[in-house]
Amino acid sequence: MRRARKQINQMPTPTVENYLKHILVLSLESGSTEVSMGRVAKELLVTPGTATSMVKNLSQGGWLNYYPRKGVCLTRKGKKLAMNILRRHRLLETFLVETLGLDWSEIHAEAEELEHAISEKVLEKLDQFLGRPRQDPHGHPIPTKGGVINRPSSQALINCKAGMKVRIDSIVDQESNFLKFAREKRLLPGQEVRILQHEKEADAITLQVGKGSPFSMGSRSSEKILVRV
Amino acid sequence: MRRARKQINQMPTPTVENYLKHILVLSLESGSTEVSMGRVAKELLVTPGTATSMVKNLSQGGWLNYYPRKGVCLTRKGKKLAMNILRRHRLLETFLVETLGLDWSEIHAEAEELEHAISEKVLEKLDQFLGRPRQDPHGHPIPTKGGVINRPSSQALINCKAGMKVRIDSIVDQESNFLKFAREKRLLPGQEVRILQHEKEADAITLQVGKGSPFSMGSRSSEKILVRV
DNA sequence: GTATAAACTTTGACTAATCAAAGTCAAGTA
DNA sequence: TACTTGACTTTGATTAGTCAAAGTTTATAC
Repeated sequence: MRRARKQINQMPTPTVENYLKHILVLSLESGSTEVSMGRVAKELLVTPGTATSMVKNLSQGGWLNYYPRKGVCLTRKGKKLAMNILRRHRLLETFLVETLGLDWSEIHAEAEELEHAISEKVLEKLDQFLGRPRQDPHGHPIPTKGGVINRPSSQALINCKAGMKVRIDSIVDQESNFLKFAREKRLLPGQEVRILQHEKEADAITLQVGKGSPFSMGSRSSEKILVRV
Repeated sequence: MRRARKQINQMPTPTVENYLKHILVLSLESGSTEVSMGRVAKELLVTPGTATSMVKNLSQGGWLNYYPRKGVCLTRKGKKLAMNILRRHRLLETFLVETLGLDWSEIHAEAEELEHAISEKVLEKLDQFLGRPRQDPHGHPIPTKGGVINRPSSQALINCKAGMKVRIDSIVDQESNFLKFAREKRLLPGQEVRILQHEKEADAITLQVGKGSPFSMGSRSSEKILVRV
């Protein structure tokens, strides 16, 4: 008889880590702590039945609370682990872009694999090697070792990269002509902006405000606009 | 009815990769292509029954040939994959030591995890980043992308690190006093040497020839002795 | 108030990987 | 030639994770 084989000192499986991470991301995106089963199943690309049974296990393990036909809500323990995985993911993405020079578009899937294989020790060394970055290449904040997300301070629009989706924080110019231009283009605090192109050499950034038509700005103008991811 | 779900275009699982890699290493160590089931089971830390059933699957998949009660022997396809995994393992070990500065003793287990998560693309970038190293930190040769091990050329004893186990290749000095010293210490081609200590600052390397008693040499002498891992 | 549809849960089956324990074989010993 | 032993194989059970399909709730429409 193998004694107490179950759940004793056992690392969470990659699948457990994945469910928790995706549930965390969904709850961060929606701003609500509770996430519906439908969204979980869709996010993880599994059938609803699979999501239900997995979520029951996670609940059993104390990672989250499951309210049948309502949704799930991470426990403190679950959130801590999920944050840690998000940290691994974003540090790895940073490494893949900054150090190895992979393309922006390819890194997500790669990091998704590696994040379950990297140890705390290697992660710490990697963080050190990268200079303890605060944001990943997408502009998302990297959780701290303690599992806390420091909301990134706003950054100038000019520093954003193509593909990013940001929200306008403020306009740092009181000059009325500029403000008038900004109002015309709907460049107002709270608006969602999608960066379509950004060629450093051309000194121009092409963007789309909400669902409006795209237009370009030079660096002089776009450094006056502060945004958050 | 799900059509042809089995074995179609499916990546080998980490477990499959692990079995093949360990079988390759065992066969390289013993110099024989055939490896007994007992050794397989011991190497992979599983019960004999597990090894038998897994090996039958691998045989089914065309990775190796299984001769009941005799042993297994990698097919060309199996050897190619195993070499590829060995390449991943050794490149990762190199990265962990060279770039992240982890300790020699910790890297094996870390690389063992990461090797199953890293993609061909990331590996290529990593190889490039590391300057296409030929040897890992243990002095083992890194297989090429094509899956071939280029026997490493001999290197000076002075360049070996503590913990390495090497074999003497040749002595590049015709001066009789030195050769006499070498003969006394059994520093002769073919002898096995274990490097016990190597402090760069002290300019001394402490070693043990075969099962003789340990002694130290300075760099002047130890650069005249060529060895292979 | 019933009917319907969408969202969710349950059930039963499957795969990969593993172990324990019982069974078999082959080689040497008496 | 029969016996014993160690190496190996078979068998039956278990766990994690998954799907398909059938069943149940809940909310909304009529």
